[in-house]
Amino acid sequence: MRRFTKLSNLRIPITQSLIHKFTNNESIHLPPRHHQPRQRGQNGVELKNNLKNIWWKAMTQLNDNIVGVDAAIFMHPLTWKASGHVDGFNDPMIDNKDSKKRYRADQLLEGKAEVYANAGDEAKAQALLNETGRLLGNNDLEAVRELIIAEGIVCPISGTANWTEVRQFNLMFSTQVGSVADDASLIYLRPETAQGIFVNFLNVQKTGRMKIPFGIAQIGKAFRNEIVARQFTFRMREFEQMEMQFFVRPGSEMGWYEQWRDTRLAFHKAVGLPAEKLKFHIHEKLAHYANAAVDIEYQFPFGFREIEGIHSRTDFDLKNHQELSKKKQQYFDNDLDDNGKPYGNYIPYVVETSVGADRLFLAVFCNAFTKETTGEGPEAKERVYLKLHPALAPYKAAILPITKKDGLPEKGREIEKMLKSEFRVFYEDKDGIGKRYTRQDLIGTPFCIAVDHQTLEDNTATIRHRDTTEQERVHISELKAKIGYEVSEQRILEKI
RNA sequence: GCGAAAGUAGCUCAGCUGGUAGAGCGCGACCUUGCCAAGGUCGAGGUCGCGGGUUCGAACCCCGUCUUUCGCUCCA
Repeated sequence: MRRFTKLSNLRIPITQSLIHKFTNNESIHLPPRHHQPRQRGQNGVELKNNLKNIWWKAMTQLNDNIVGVDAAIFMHPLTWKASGHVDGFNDPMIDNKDSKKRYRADQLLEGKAEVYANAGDEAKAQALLNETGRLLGNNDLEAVRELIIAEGIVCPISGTANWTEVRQFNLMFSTQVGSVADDASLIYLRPETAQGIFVNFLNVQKTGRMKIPFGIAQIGKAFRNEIVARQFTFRMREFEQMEMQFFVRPGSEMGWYEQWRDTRLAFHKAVGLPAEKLKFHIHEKLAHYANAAVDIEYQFPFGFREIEGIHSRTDFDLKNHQELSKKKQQYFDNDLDDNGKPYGNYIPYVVETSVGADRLFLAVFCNAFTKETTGEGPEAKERVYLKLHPALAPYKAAILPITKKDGLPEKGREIEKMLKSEFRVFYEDKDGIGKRYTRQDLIGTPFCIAVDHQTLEDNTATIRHRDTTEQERVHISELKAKIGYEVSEQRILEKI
C-alpha cells in the first residue's frame, strides 16, 4: 500500500528515501476513512524545531515589545462566535447530480438575487436575500433546497435542476468537555491560533505593562476539517501556525502593515529562500475582518503558494470579543496627540503576521534539495545534497574516523564528547568514508570532521564542507568555535 | 463527495497467453579498504492493499472494498 505521496506528481524532485528521512504519514493504525495527517520524522522534527526557534527569537528576542504566549487548543464556542468562525466556517453545499459539480447553496441564491437586481427588481432581490438569510439562520437546509428549486436555479454546467440535499460543511472540529454530551459542553479545537492571542490580550498588556505598539507571538497547532487535505504538507487538517498579533493605534495600522510585510520577507530570505522565488500576493478580495492583506508566496515546484499572510485585521476581533464577553477590551493610551492631549481609551487595531510552519518547512526543504553534476563525460558523477542553512540542519557536524582501527574511534568519541553539549553531532565509524560523507550530504549536515592518524599525532582534524566538499585541517581545540559560529542562529537573526 | 489513474521488499521497479516471488539500490554481520555512494562472503526482509468469485491452480481474470495521487467543490 502506497501511503506516501507520489512526489513526481507535484513535480517535487526529492527522492522518496530522502522524504522518508524527514517526513512520513505512515501509521500502524490506519482505520478506514481516517486520513492520517503527515508527520515529521527524526530529521524533519529537527528542521522544523530549528525553524520554529528562529521565528520565535526573531519575534521575541529581536523586538523588545513582543512577548509570547501559549494559549489553549480547546476553546469555548463564544470565542469562535466572536471571531466569525462559527458562522463563516460553515458552508451549506449542494451538488448537481448531472454535472457532478458542487456549489455553495447561499451563493446560488445570491446569484439569483443579483439577476433580479440587474433586471431592476430590487424589492424581489432583497426579499430573496432576506429569505435565504432567514432559512440559513434557522439551519433549515431542506427549505434552502426547496427555495433553490422554486427559484428555478439550474446548474450552469448541466443546465438542470437535479440537485442533491444541502449539506453543511463545518470546517471546525468539535468535541465535548465532560462525560455528558449536551450543548453547554461543546468546545472547538481552534481553527487558528490568533484568537488565543486576542482573548489573552488584556492580561498580557496589563501584567507585562506593555505599551502600544506591542505584539504577542504564539506557535501552536490549529485544526481544520478540510474537505481535501492534499499536496503533501501543503494543506493538512492538523497544522502548525507561527503567529504574531501586533496591536497598534487606530489609524497607524497601514504603516505597521507595510513594515511587517517587509520584515517578514527579510525573514524568509534569511532562512535561505532565494529572493527570486518569493513574491507578494496582494488580496483583492478581503476577508470579513481585514482592511488590507498580503501573502508572501514561495515558488514551490508546483507553483507559487502562500507560506505567510500579513493581515491588517482592524479592531474586528477585539471588538467582537468585547461585545460577546461584555468585558472591555480597550487600552488607555497616555501618549499625546497633535493637540497635546492623551489619545485616551480605544480598542487597538491589529496587524497580524501568520506563517504556516509546515509550509515554511516544505519551502525550505524543497529549496535545499540540490543536485549537481561533477566531472565531465564518462567521469561525470551526480551529487545530491540538502543545502540547508547550517543553523537549520538536523545535525551540525558528523565525526567520522577514517578507519575503525588504531585508536581512531576512541579519538573520534573524544571529539564527539567535546562538541555534543554545544550542538547536535553524529558519530559513525562504519563503511567507507565516501559513503559516510554522502549519507551526511543527504540530510544536510554542513560539516564532517574526519579523524585520521595525524589527529593522534598533533590533535588536528579535517573539516569537510558540505557545499564544496573541500577540506581544511584545524586543531581540534578550534572546532567548537569554528563550527559553532557557522551553525548559530545568530547568523540568521542578524539578517532580519 | 464526484471523476480519472494507481497499489508487488525500506526505495525504484520487473514478473509473458493464469503454474505458488525476482532484480538493482538500501539495510545488518564479517573480511578487505587512508577521502567523496569501492570490493568480497554471508544474512534479514513480501499471506503481491484487503475481501469475495471463476479455476485443478490467481500477483495476473471478474466483482466489491480500502488507500494513495491528480482534477473539481472549499481554502480566514
